[in-house]
Amino acid sequence: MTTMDRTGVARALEQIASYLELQGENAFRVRAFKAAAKTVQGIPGDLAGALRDGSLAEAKGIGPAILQVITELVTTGRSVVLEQLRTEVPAGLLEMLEISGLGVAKIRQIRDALGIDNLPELEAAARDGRLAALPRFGARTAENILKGIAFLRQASEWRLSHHAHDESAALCEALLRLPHVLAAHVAGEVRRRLEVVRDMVIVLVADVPPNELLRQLEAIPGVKEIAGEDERRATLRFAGGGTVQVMVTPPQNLGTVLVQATGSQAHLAALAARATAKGFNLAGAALWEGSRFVATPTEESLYAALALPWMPPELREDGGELDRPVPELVEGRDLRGFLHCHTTYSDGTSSLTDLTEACRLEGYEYVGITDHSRAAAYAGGLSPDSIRAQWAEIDELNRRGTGPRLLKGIESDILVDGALDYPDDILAGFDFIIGSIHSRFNLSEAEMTERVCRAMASPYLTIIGHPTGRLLLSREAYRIDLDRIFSAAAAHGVAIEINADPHRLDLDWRVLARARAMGVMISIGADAHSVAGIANMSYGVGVARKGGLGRDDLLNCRSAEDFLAFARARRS
DNA sequence: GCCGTTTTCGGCCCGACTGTTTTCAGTCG
Repeated sequence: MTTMDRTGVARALEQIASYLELQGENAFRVRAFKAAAKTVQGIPGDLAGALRDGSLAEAKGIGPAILQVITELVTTGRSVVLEQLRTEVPAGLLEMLEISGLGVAKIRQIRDALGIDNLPELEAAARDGRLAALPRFGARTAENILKGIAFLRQASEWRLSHHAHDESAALCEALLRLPHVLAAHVAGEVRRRLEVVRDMVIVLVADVPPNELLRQLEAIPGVKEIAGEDERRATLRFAGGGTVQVMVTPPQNLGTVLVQATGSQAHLAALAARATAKGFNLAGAALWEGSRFVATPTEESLYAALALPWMPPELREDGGELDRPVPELVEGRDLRGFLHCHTTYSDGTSSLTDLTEACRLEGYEYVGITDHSRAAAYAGGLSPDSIRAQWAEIDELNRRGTGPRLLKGIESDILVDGALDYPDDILAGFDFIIGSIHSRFNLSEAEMTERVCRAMASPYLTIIGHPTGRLLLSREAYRIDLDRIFSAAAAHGVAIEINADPHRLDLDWRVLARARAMGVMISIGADAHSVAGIANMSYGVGVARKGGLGRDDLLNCRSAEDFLAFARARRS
């Protein structure tokens, strides 16, 4: 039993880095903690296990001092270093560091000149002109800081899907240990696999009346209070500020309650209208036909009563799905190729061999290795020499033939003029190429669209990576005309990626059907930077399913040979 | 704080953008 998991440890290390930065510590010491946080995120499986077997101590960027901190966090849930820092640096400064455009230098200037060390005071100073009057500040800076504060406030209501997923799963586990709980189901936006989540909902099946169970919820670890309650629901507020709604149902109504807890509002409205038209009533926590109770122990039984096929949760969005045939959606096991991963050759934290072995265990037939290209210097982009070294290693591993087939790829920066990042004679040596934008985000829509279209004209490009550049809850997409990109991609035979990194999930599921209708092939790329990042794939599958995609719509559901044929077709 | 085919010290990634200035510091990816 460990006290703190991987995410918690990584968060603590990041906090230490931020506190040190605010204290004016050596930038490289700060960077060491940030890098260690990243490494810890990438450790597969149980952190305590990696501590025991010594693999954590061997990991790059983990030295004796940081290993000590991690050991402490994992075994006791606390860190002396972190707690000491908390007494020395006001927590409000840490929040200020979250604001885009505010770094330690400016924060220190603000604190020294105005005595401000928290967000509310910062906001007031930005409004009343004190901030703009500081040297090297101005009206624009104050305005941007206000925008940043507003953005943070809004974003704090939302969670990234993988965080919501992990939190729901952990809570389900705790709830299942309560007496009289027969089952616990994650519902709501997590179950619909939305890219960001505001409201978490869990349905409990119990063999006692709901109120008997609801009384016990306060005892769940981490629960601060019951924020709201009725005869069959309670809202739990956690110490961290988040809330989760828990609904309780007897087994005979599980289908109806689970559908209602899953949503969306529009889907439920369409379903209720359908029920009314058929002489049913779906208003409460059960299905009624006049005054006759209709048992709905499963979701299938509810939909069947309304003469509808069961609807996969991912598709329950605008209500229009009830009028369309239910497509056969892609499943995780349909993916034969694992695409888009970074190794220690660039900014990944797992070695090529470790990543390959982990992909073998996941059952992938082939793996497309795509480290960063040389323009991405901040991410350790590959020099021509490194490329040759990696190709030699890939050739050797393929010769041994003990793992999945390795494909030589690269995630090439699309330079500002639309060129790929190596001369053609090097590009020609790759089996396939993902082209992505990592810099110069601020072009006009026309310029950005033209830039990507020019990249697609290269016969070496196979896939456009994270095509809008958004970072969920942190950075807007860059301006780009997706319809023009789709039609050019279809014309050139270039695929477009669903980037499965839960920070991106880019393309957005809402435009997938349009892309497919225009003839664009889609690929799911994990953008894994570690063995742990292999798990990203399931989020990409969620996006594809929300977009209504099936196996035939996805490039990496094809065999390695067919995948390579797709890439080669462009070069002839 | 971490690392080492320059290994116990001295280096660690760098170019572009923004808002401020009028030549550049601070921030970001």
